[in-house]
Amino acid sequence: MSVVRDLQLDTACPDTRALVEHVTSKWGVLVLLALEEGTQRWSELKRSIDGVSEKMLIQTLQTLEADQLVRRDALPVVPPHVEYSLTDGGREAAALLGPLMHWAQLRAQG
Amino acid sequence: MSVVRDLQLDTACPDTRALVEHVTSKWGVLVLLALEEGTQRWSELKRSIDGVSEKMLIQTLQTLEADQLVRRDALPVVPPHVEYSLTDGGREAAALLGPLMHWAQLRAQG
DNA sequence: CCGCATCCTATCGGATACTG
DNA sequence: CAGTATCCGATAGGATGCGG
Repeated sequence: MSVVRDLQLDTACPDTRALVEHVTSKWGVLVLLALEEGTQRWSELKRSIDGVSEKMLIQTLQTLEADQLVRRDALPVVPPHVEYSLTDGGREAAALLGPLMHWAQLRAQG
Repeated sequence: MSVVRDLQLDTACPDTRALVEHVTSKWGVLVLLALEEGTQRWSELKRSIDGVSEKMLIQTLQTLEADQLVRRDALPVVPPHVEYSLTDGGREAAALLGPLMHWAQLRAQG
């Protein structure tokens, strides 16, 4: 009945935990909210998200893609042209993360 | 204007990031949602939150207390009797985390 | 009952250099 | 442009044991 009851399941359910950790990770939340505004290329994302290393950007994108929150479209041209966008699930996640980030920002910076 | 603009500030603002990491941490989210139902003693929390070690429970509580999301009340009796409850800020956090956990759970377990 | 101290491991995440 | 590969330090988090 209670929220806690559900959460005890969580502790026993690594999948739920993993998903939460992915979307709330340092770069995961930034990627999701950046893509919430629309499709972006890899290099655009790298510029949008200040301070992200190539390693972490790729890694984060691959994780979120595996979670089916982000879609990757690679156009077979030279030079490579790869676009990233949110799936429906990704939009759901972003919609939940936005308020959380907003709250944290208000609280941390006054 | 955009959400992303705000988030770029985030990257440069460790305080916001830290707060998000605290409330979305493995045990932080469980503590906040457990306390959302009302005041609990330390030993009750330990039993409520399945699998938490003493070290992590204490550490999580101290972090959230420092963030002013959790209040600690120690009654000067023997044996010690310590109660934990949410502050207004803690209730705000819990209200944002509930939907996120619910979403993750539905998505992870179907 | 409540909490601290210590040790240990795995993972996170940054820096750097290299490829098609 | 869009990655891959490798090394490295810092930290999260578990196990165990002690103390008031």
